[in-house]
Amino acid sequence: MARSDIRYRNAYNRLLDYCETLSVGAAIPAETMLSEIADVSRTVVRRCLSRMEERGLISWKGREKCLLREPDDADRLEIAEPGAPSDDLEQRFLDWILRFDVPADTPLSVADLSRTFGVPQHEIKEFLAGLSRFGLVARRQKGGWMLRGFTMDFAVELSDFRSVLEINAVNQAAEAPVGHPVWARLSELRRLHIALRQSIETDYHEFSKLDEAFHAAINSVVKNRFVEEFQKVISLIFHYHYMWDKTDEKTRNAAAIDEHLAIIDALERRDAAAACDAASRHLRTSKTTLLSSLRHHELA
Amino acid sequence: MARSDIRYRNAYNRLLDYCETLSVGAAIPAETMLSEIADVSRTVVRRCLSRMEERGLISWKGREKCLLREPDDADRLEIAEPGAPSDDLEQRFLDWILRFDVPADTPLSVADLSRTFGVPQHEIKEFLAGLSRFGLVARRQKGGWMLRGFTMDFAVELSDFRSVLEINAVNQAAEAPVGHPVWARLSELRRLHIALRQSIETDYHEFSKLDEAFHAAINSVVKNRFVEEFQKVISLIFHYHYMWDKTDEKTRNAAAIDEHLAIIDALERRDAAAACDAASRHLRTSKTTLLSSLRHHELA
DNA sequence: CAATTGTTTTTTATAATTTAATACTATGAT
DNA sequence: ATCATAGTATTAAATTATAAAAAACAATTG
Repeated sequence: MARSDIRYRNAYNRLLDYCETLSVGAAIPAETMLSEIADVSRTVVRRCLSRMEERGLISWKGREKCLLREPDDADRLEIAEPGAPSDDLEQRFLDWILRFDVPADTPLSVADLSRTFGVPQHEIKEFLAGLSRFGLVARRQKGGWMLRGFTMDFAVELSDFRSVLEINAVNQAAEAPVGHPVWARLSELRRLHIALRQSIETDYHEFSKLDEAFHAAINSVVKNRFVEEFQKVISLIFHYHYMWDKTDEKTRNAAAIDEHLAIIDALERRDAAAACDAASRHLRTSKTTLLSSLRHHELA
Repeated sequence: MARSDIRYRNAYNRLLDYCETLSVGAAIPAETMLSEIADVSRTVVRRCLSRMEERGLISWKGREKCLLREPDDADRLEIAEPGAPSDDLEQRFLDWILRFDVPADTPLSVADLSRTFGVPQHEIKEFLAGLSRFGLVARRQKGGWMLRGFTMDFAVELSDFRSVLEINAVNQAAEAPVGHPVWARLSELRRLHIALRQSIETDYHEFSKLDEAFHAAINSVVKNRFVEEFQKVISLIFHYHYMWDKTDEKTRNAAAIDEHLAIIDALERRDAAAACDAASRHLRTSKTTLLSSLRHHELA
């Protein structure tokens, strides 16, 4: 076989759904209309109609199409269960790398990845081609791919890049007009930070989510497709690393809460310089944490 | 046929080259060694040896391999001429978009691109997948790809992103130690800028190259894989646009020369603040130029 | 003649296939 | 015996081939 016919199968079932809204004997609309209903090309629609006619569901002669009987469950085509939600492949892939601690310079086998993730090989290849733009993987000379991986170099460069983007975001946030949604969000976040600081002894692991929300809020001010694309990867990576490194987690998180609050304070005063200062202090801490988490991991 | 055997053909010829350095009757080294010489797997080496034996070039029994005669031109395998230099596909693709002024939201046919660029379809697909990370193209709902293109939005966001990266680069350049190669390069560039300013009346079109060199020099200070990856695309896009927009080219270039010199001056004084200021002025000009070039184009 | 259907062409997604790489096993020289 | 090397088997990657879908085109009918 060459190409799967899930498209056809889905369309067929969707058209059955549509037929159920009609009464028996009613005329069925034009092929173009049906193709819009099922969101497929006319080619697929006609294939569906052929089958419907064969099964005695409809009569079909030229432009006279007529529903002969109510479709039932036996009429429906089986859909091979999706299985591979290949849309969040990115998340799953990074997860895999980080969780199994795949070392740098590991050769990545497309065939292997295809099996582990249940995604066709060509999708894996396209995905890797995309990641190579982030310098995360690279083509090998003799074919195939290689994980450039989470080396120290990588972490340093990623952190630096993140800082550049985030300092910029902070600057822009400071300039945001009064009505901008970021202010409401920040005030909400301030409340949450203060609440967590109160219960830090027991709830310190809750900080992870708050951290992500905080940085997302700051970056939301920047409307830039390049920044957004990167932010996705950056936040994933930082996040997973934080989740592992359990050393001094409580102390670290308590300190980070204060750092976040300092940034919020400065921003609310519209003091861009102070906000940048606070942000860059916080980002330095983050970098250190990321690096030390890598170091611990290497020793393990 | 499934996969081309250029690898084998190249290896075979390279091994003949190697054999020519041996004298007739000499022993031929181990397969592993040969595989290193030809930079292919042993599998290919053995295929080559088989052919060599068949053609009476060598005797081969177990680990006894011996050169029987000098290889001549008739022994060589023909290499289907490369034709498709698929490495600079990126350059050629952007060139194509910009030169033919492919409008935004144009559906891109992989089959078509494959023909025009003489590159296999799967490579085109991987390439597009990569570009989609830059938001330049996107997958279409019914399969295939679409050019998101050089809309105003895109240009603005690209310019902004460029500014963020470049201001950062300028900052880092100001901190570069005395021995750093950037200083020699900048002083050379200062000379070239001044020279061009003298002959601007006639040579103003020479500025394009100088501009690229200048920005490359500044950015060379930043050792960051993410920045580097982006810089490639950014410089390509800005470049092509400048090459088109011929309105006021002389005036624009003369002004840009002064802006560049201002940046160099400030950097050589190690005055980071002044350098950033000068750079951000220059980047604003650049952005304006890019946008106006787009506007002109749209009217055309 | 506008809307629709019938037919053909082109394109895309995916499997099939050949080449190449790698892993594993066996053998012979020191 | 041990190490380098060769022989063999397994697995993966690159590329072709092809069914499925889309799109373009031509014909038809109300």
